[in-house]
Amino acid sequence: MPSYWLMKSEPSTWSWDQQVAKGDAGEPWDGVRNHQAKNYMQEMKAGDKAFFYHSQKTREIVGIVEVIEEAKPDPTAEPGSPWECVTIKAIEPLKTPVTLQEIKAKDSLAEMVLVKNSRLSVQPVTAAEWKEICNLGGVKP
DNA sequence: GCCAACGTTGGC
DNA sequence: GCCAACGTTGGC
Repeated sequence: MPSYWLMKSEPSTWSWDQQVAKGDAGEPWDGVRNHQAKNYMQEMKAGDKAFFYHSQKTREIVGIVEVIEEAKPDPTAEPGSPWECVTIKAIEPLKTPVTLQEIKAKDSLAEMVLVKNSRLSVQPVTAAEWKEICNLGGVKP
């Protein structure tokens, strides 16, 4: 069973479109400087799926990515520092982006880390949450 | 643009 | 080891 995650990015820094442009080569999710987020990335296995969330202006889940390379030292961090990153590739966009507003309005999704701890940039998602958001987004889980 | 929440730093 | 000060993030 793969695990599910949510990766958050400001579109002005790294957007879904940029991720899609990388194709199957994917892109290292570097630059994370938060221990909780790093720990979650270390738990990720190749083949795990994650939602790609745009923070700030639009505040919505826009697509689905897959982990293609497990955690390794972050090339943008100082050598010897503990920071690591995984590599992800875009799988498919949601037919309908799922907004933060919608998520907050659903009782079944109100417990998401996205709602409870909005500042955490890499988060776990439960299987039930994954299914529900895929349904809302118009894609197969 | 504002402010709340959170993490980090540094003085003691 | 505690806590105040500060910086950053992100929703509104």
